[in-house]
Amino acid sequence: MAQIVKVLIPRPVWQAYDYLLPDTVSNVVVGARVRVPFGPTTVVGIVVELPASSEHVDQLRSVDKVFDQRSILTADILRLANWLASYYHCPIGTVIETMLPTDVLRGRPMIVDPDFEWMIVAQDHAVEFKHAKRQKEVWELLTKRGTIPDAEMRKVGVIRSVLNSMETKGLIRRVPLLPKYQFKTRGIKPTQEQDIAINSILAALESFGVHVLDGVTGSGKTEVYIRVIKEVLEQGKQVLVLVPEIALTPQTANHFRDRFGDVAVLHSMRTNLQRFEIWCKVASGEQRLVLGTRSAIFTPFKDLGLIVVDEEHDTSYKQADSLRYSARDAAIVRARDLNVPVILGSATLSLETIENINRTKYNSYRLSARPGVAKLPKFQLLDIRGQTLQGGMCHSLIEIMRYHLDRKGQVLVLINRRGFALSLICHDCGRRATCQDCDVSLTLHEYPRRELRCHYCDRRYELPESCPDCSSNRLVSIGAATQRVVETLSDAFPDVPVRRIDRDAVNTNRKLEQTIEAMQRPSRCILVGTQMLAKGHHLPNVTLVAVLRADAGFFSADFRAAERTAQLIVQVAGRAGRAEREGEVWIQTHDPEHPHLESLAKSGYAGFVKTELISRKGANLPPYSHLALLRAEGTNSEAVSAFLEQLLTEIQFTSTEKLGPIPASIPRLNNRWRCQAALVDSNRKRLHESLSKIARSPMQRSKIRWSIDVDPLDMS
DNA sequence: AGCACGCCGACT
DNA sequence: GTCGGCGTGCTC
Repeated sequence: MAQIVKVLIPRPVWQAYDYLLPDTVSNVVVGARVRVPFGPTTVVGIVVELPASSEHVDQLRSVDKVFDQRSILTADILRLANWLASYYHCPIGTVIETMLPTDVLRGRPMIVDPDFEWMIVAQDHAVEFKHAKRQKEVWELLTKRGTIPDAEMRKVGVIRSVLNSMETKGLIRRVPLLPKYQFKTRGIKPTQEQDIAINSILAALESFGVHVLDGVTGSGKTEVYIRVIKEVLEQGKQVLVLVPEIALTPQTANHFRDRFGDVAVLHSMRTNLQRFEIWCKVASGEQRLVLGTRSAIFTPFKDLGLIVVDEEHDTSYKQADSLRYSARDAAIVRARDLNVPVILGSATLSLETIENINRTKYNSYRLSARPGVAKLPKFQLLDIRGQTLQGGMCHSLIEIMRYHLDRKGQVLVLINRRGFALSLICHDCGRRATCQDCDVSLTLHEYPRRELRCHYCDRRYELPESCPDCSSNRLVSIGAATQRVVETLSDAFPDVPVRRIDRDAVNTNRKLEQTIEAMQRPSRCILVGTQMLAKGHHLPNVTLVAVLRADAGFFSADFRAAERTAQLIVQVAGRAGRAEREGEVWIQTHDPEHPHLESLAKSGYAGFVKTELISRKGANLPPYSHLALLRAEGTNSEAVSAFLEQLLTEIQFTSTEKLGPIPASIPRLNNRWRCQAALVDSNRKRLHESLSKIARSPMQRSKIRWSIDVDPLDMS
């Protein structure tokens, strides 16, 4: 009987399909790619099993091509795929599609031969070349140089046949040209705290364990990563370093290249071919150090020895659509599976990670500021109740800025974008300009042209002459966005340059680099911006950070908004006072007694965490429970809500708590109505059983699009 | 994802 | 009476 193969199909399907392997195709292994007919078309799939029999004997079609003689995947990648499919309740076919590079799915032949160089094989006797003039040349060249890369041989005009015949004679041999991971010390002695972290992790390299570096900005987390990575590379194993989307700047990559000589960099700007080449080289073991964003967690490694997740709290590790996975969590699952350690690092750890430390599931190492570097900036609250605001700032804040600018300090102004845009209202009847397709206020833009924009669907509108309701022409702009703040500050400090950093002002990496570079110089200036300010860059001359309307995030319907806001404030504060000058952080608020703000001001991020964990526990929210969000959208609002209602009744006999359905925080987007419901359970297994009941249940999806989001980070 | 099958409105 | 709309279901 012909061999049966089970094949994963990169299409949104929930199971693998069985095929016959025709006798003309001699052999196939698990992990090889095959081309198979699938419905009316053919696709490239992955063989995952060679079963003895099939339940579908009467329906079997034949494999029509085998692409690989050897497995192109590691076994752990297939196990990770299965875990992702069951944990995120996503079709296994979609999981495979997400995990594999496009070129792999197109059947492009793997690059198997690593680059190599030629080397002389030591001889007992002197070697004589009578007529072989070319061989003699090669011999002399190699005697002089030791080794020469194959690529260079070709460049200087040595033909392959010459080298091949010398190789058969046993005169020369090939040595794989593996990247040489030289380690540069930099001559800085680790602090005692760093030493403890380094040595503890080094002592635990042989097995799985999660090691958390809880270190403020500038405390030298990277140095700990680097020392541990060095050791793992020296053992001949491979290392994966994950960083958030925005943190993977050329600087980060260069930093690793400087210290190790070679690093493969994987991020979304790479071409398909580049991604494919790196994928092959990592799978073959040729490339041993990989630095990448979220999806780099799917790279197959020949011999992975360590995973590092930098800025583990960062929400860009969670994919927002399709397979809604968390790369940080996938990293931990993969490391456990491979029995290797993971290092998580952040100055503002996620509450999930902190809770895992408290339950002693994770080891943690604290890194405080390094000696020689200024103390962490002080947080202070600025009560603006009843105060006149100019461009969203009170008079005292402007005076505090003046104080710092007068002393040659630089000022950073953080604007929390949430609910903080400049919008247009009618001064007489109070009507607000809103989007026709979405239930949101429009934002007034001044540049490049004066217009109204919807920040959700990007639809643009002309500025109305008068109010459509009462015909009044007294239309006024309220709120304050970056542009307004910049204007106000330029008026207040005419001789100080005011720079702006937000999506509109800094649409290219180049512009961002230029602004950051300008800030490195110790001259007076003000930088106004949104979340982008929080990322990575060192601004040693900043002595004041002002946070406008930070509390917006503390009153959101999204229970994670407070955590994100606190992380944002602390991360931005970390930019300040990094040189010998001490920094200050002023937070403008209407609610200085708010427990989050009070604890943040009094004891920093740790203080915030303490109060927030108590409130999460009281409300039975993560990390004290497990949560999944069901989102649905459609053109008819009642139908959408009824649809979710029906999904919930399908799981009514479980003890999982069901919340909703409720309208989403933006009930209408692009003229589609949106609803959501949440499932909460203190027992994760039970939550997943409930989700399984609905994930694949046949349902009348009358024009309704819906999805399951396990461990959602964005509840809006 | 594609693509076929199937049940309701405007046409020769 | 049919042509075709898209809404639903299947692919080993």
